[in-house]
Amino acid sequence: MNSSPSIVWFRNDLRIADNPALTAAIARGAGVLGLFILDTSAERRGPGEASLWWRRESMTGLADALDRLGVPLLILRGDPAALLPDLAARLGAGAVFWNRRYGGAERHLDSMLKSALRAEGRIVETFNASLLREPWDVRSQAGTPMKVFTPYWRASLALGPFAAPLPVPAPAEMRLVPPAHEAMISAADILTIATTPDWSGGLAAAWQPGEAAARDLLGAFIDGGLRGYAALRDRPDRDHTSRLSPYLAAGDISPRQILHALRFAAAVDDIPPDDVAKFEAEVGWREFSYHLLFNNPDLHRTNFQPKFDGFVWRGDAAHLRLWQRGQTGYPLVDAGMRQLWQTGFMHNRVRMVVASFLIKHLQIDWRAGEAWFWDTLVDADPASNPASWQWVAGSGADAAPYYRIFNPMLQGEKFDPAGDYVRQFVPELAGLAAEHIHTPWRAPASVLARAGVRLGETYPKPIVDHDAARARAMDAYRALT
DNA sequence: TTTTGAGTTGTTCGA
DNA sequence: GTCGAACAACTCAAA
Repeated sequence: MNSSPSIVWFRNDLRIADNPALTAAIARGAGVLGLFILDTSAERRGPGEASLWWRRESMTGLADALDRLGVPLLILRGDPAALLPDLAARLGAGAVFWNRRYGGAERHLDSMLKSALRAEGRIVETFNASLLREPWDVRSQAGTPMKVFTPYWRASLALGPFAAPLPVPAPAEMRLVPPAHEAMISAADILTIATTPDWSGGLAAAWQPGEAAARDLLGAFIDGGLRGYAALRDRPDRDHTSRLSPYLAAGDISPRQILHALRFAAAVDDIPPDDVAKFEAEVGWREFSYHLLFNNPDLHRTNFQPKFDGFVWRGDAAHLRLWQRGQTGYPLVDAGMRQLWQTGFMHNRVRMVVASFLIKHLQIDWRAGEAWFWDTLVDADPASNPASWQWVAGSGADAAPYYRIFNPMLQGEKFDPAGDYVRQFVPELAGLAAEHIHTPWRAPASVLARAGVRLGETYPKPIVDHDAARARAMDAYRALT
């Protein structure tokens, strides 16, 4: 029987089910302290505002769930490099457990802490809680990291069944009295909304963060949108995506839990195999992104393909601002950017269109778009976000060919054929019929008048001409090769 | 070592 | 309206 307590350091794993660090701590048999640190060090990239909002909301449910397991949750603000060894010493902790992270700066801190704590005689154990495979477990036959998705995913599947998720652990044998600490904050202090107006109302209306909500949403998706996923996942006007990404980002749910439930349902409920495989491949893209991040630790700053280092971006600050506000004059782009601002989320198809527009039509550095998404997405992910932006830019792994330049009008007509998505997020165009809603500047004056649209007043004219912007992007990219 | 097949998501042009 | 070709070769992964 161990008498010295254990610490579980929570990061992007805000759940009690399928949490190997928590399970190991409780299994050790002494008192367990849950710890969350709001990391203030500039050495690591802090979460964006929308992510902080999500974590703040998730934290309440986590604290309650841990309390039922006899595990108090302590929230500190500061630098983990100092706080964690300090807390372990004060508590006389015999062991520290956490689940791994994969970004360069985070790995650097974690391995430093592991050495330091072990040097003090404490047990330190780390686990994989957020991936189906460790990034280093998938390799080409030559032993090199994979750079193309399809062989990567095939190789990962070929390694055998994914691990089954862990159940919720039984309560700890003894309840620890949490220590007082001068760096302690409350969950509410993780994000205090200072901006006016308070944008978080839109987030609260759109989302219910937390482990319980994630479980419910997964069930609802399997019973609902999953059927037809392969064909309809590209339609922003339909409800055929899982919307689980923010839960994955905070660790309210794990990919093991998702695949486990998915395969069980597929076997029992006779769901078309193509829908299941397509959805699993999307989880696979998340895995691939972590594989890329692990092998390219500075993925959000450094071009995966170095030849892009010489690319000249125009970097027009006024255009960037119009893009951020959803005022480009291209309805699908503006709808997506406003969905992002209002709800902290954007449909995947529309993400590609707005990213392509920023990079190719406006010739603005992909890092500016990545940073905006990082700050405003509730699902902002250190691997998926930079990997996907680099994919669109063409600088990434398995990237889009340079001549793939999305036409925002055509994309709107294909994937939002009735215009319902645009109508929802660009209400000033709601009076336009489907045939004009993606190209209001081509509509007859009488049609615009009837719909109450005054171009340049109630809704902007296009800030760039599509044909000219496309030609310019082609020239710039051709010059790179 | 060399060869070969394949590679998330598109658009435009001209027949 | 529909269809194939061009866009541009290049890199990756496996045989």
